[in-house]
Amino acid sequence: MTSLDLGGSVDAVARRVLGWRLVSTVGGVTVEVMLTEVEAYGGDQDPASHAFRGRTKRNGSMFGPPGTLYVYRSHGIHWCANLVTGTVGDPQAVLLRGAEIESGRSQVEARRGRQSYLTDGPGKLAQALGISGDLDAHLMTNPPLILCAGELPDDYEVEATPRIGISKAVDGRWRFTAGTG
DNA sequence: TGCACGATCACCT
DNA sequence: GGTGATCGTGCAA
Repeated sequence: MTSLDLGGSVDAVARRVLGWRLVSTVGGVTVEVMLTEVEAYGGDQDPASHAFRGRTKRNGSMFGPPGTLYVYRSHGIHWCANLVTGTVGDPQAVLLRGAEIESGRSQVEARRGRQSYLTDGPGKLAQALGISGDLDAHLMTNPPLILCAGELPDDYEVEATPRIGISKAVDGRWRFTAGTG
């Protein structure tokens, strides 16, 4: 596979990864999705970032090399997946919020226990792909979770909006969505 | 050792 | 559209 282009500022990367594909083979089944919604988190310059107050045991993988997966627990019960960008020691990450299922939908439905609202939230997306805490710090060029660069279909448009679900730095336009308008 | 908080989800009306 | 559930982590004393 070709190397992933994760260079540039975190918001530039966030916009770039829209349309990229995520292939999960967790549990021996293949689930493939196309990213349609992400959020950029800018590390030590971003009060909303987990890494804002420095490196801790939880966010350690956020300080790893680009392409690292950072998985954290939200509200004690849900898993959320982030793609680490930037350079080693520069904690920048892109939160994977939403995606479109390209293949393996029946597997996702079984994993989620329902057949609608499958990937419209960070926790749901993580569950749909079989991502859990033991995939934290996983490098996304290797199985069982592989990130592949790709292009958005022509009928998709990228939109930048304020981030949601957080209490700080809500004014930044660091949330990127891709839709057919 | 104890306390406060959170990048959410599911269910209710 | 609004509200309750739930628990690990980080920080202070």
